[in-house]
Amino acid sequence: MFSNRRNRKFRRFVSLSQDKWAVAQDCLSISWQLEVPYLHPPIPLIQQTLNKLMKEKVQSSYDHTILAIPTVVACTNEDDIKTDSPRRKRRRLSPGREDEEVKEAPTTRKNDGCLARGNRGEELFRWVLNQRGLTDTAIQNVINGWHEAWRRHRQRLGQFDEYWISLGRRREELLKVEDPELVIANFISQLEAEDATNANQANCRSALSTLFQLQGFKKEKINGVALQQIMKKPQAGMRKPIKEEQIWNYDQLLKYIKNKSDQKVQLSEIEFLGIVIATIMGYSTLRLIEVHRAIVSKLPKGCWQIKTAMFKGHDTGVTVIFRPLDDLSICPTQWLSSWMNRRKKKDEKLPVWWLYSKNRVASYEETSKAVHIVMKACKIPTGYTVTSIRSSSMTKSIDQGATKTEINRATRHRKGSQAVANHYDKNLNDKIRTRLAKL
DNA sequence: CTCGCGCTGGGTGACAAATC
DNA sequence: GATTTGTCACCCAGCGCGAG
Repeated sequence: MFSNRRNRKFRRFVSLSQDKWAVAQDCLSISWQLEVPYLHPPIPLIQQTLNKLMKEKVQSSYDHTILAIPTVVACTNEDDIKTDSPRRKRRRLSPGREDEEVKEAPTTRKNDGCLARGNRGEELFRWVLNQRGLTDTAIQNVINGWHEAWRRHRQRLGQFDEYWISLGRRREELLKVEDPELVIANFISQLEAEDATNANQANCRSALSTLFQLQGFKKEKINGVALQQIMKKPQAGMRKPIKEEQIWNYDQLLKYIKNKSDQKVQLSEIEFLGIVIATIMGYSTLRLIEVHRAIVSKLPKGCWQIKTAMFKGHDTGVTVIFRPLDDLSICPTQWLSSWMNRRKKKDEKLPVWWLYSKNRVASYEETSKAVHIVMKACKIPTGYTVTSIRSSSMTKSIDQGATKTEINRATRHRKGSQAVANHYDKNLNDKIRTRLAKL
């Protein structure tokens, strides 16, 4: 209330002046009966605001109503600012602040329904493990064991928390659950009824079953026949159909890079970055994220070493060494050394993907953008992702008659041939068909 | 001061690829 | 094949900053 589109705290707001985003204009003239108002009246209107509050007897009781007057505003903290739409509102908490909130982890707090979903999930998770007797450090270590899954788990657990509270259940009841499968099954069915996506249902199931496992339940108690039946539909929906896909020709990229090799000076920083990364990806079949977090160093005889970590599957370090190829114009070593040569003597120690124009390291998004610019420039049809460089380069190798062993070694896939056949070997079956057609 | 734009980081769907 | 988890792409709101 009493805000404008610039300073509002919620998506819905009532403005002082005319504004088409606002729910209404003039707070004092509308009813507050069905609202949980966050009031920030100008000083002259404080008394009128209080009067109206008394008169209207706001439904949610005074406890939930927030009245911000200047002195209060000055010490407002995150707990006081309620978000009405946690999915869309952005969370801005410093790490320190977050810890503080965890310690408070209050079961007594009245308004935990208003926390952002992810926060809520994290709080639930930490609370449950804490109740089981794990120390804060132990819990943190559990979380650190995930690289990416945690980000999702906390979201889905937040979603579950919303559901649990909406059933009118309390958090303590979660600890007394005897049949976790039942809880998950009902939750997923509810999601299905609400038209949640297949992926969302699967993720919710994953997160919840992880939570119950960490609570100490055995897998059989969590994953029973009923749940398996329920999961069949979302699972089927997520399965990737086997299809024959066209892939662009790797030579297209090589020709473009070869072409640009003579005109390195004219390349903008971002184009240059794109070419260097695309070359590395093409020759090493590393993923973009792996290249992005790599440490690059120079070795004798014009060799370059790329050290990075593979989180996917291996959870281990990888070192790739590039040696000069016959044609230096399409060789990653030469592109890397000229990339490094662009920087001044005193800046040699800077991280590889340092951008001079921005005076900072290129973000992951920027490297992705750079590679896309290069892909666009060599006329690769739109719609291909950066990983298609992997597909394209592997497809070429296979086409050239590389053996299974060579491919497996080069691609570093655990399930080697299987993964390559499913995702990367984009050779169409045209040749086989042509041969079949021969009489 | 306002407007527009780029950057950020949370959130999510789709896909990839591992383990169970 | 089922399940779990990492990667890619995109969206969105908020913010800072420079131009006007």
